[in-house]
Amino acid sequence: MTNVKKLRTLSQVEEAERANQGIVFVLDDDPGIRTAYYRLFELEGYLCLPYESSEAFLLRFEEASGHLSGPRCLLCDVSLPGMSGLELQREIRDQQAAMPIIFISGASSEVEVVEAYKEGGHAFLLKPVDIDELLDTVSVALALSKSRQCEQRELETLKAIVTQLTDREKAVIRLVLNGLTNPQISERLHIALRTVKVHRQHAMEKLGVSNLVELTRLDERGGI
Amino acid sequence: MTNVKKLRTLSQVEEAERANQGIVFVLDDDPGIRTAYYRLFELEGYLCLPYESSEAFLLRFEEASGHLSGPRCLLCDVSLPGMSGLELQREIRDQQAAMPIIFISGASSEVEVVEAYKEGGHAFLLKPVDIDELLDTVSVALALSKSRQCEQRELETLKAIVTQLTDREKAVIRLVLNGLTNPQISERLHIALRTVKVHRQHAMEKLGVSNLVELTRLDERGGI
DNA sequence: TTATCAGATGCCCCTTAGGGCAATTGTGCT
DNA sequence: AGCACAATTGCCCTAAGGGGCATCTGATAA
Repeated sequence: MTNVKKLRTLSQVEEAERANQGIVFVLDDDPGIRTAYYRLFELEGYLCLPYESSEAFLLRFEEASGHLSGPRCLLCDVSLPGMSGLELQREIRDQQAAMPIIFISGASSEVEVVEAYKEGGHAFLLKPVDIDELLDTVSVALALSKSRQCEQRELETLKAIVTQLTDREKAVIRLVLNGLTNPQISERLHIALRTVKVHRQHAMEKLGVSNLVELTRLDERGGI
Repeated sequence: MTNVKKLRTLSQVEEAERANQGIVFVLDDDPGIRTAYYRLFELEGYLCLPYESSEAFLLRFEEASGHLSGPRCLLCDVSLPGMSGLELQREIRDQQAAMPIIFISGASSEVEVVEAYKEGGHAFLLKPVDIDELLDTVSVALALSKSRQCEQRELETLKAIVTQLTDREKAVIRLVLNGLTNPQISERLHIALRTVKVHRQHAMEKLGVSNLVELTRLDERGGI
């Protein structure tokens, strides 16, 4: 009890720090198990957010997710009263990339395991759960989440910048990325060479690149 | 019997054609099931190569793989006399990327399913197997195999070509890909500008690219 | 020993790229 | 009407890229 109380009053600073290490959403209907996970992940330096049901998770996940940033994963018991873990998985299907799901089950049929993996589940742990294996799995899931979030952010940033480009600028840049020279582009678009240069220059500035190599790499990553 | 006989006498041409559509290695100890799969995949236009045990597969897989090219997957019963499907999987772990494994099992424990996926298994089908699901799964696995083979071949080709590059040429190209200009490279390497140009030119020729964009894309793909 | 090849350079020439400066035109917003 | 901004273009100048031609050296293969 004392522990729980202490944890509930984590300062916002510590909460944010832990979140940066990793957020572990825990979903289990047994309060004792939730507490056990809580303490385990507390020791690991992660931020653990426990829920007692899929419904509760769906309700309160948004807000928690909203004001916290950091890699995350969901540790979820398969058998739950109400919406099962597998049903929840389908519900949050599109978020699995950024938040890998680790299922835990004691009495699962093979069908459930297959289903979980087929729907993109990250891992499936069978009870009794080996603590080290659990921590390893969580660690890998968080790393995966981190890299995907990173990738996603970069892509969004890029897209946002590309939006700032004028139609003309985009057209020129696309031809540049097609390997055409300025004179060729000026012919293709029926505009003066000087105009091509101006558009090219503006686009490069907006994209924050200073040479063709950087521009091409940007394109390879995000697709301009 | 007639069928089997007909199939065993596939002309080399037809065999190669089917292989291009996809090679399905089938591993099951039940001759009847092997025949059933054989006929099924024959209808789909794939080349089906059945084996009765892991040991037989390991023995004869090399030669079959050697003179045939095309996307491939392994359809494998989990429970086999002798080496089990899961043990076989570990044996050919490094080939799973180019040859995804689809496990089939009637009486699997959850542990086996988890193990199969953890080791990189592509899919796990539970008996009774739905034919359409099986065909879909095989189709996806073959597509995956194809794209990976393709990727791998490109990478190998690139590496082979990079080997042809002189040390000096590689050094210059790397700096080019770092965004340096020829004059900067000449300073960095303490060589004349003309020399830089020559190396750069030779390298571009060997790599088969005609401009900086193509060169950068090559580098992004394979890492020069 | 001789042929060959990578490495290195100088000279020279032409094409591209990058940009400053200035001017025009059209459009949407105040 | 007037401003801001995108699109265009001309003129001009410097820097960088691409490449032909020729030379020279050192190492390696025949």
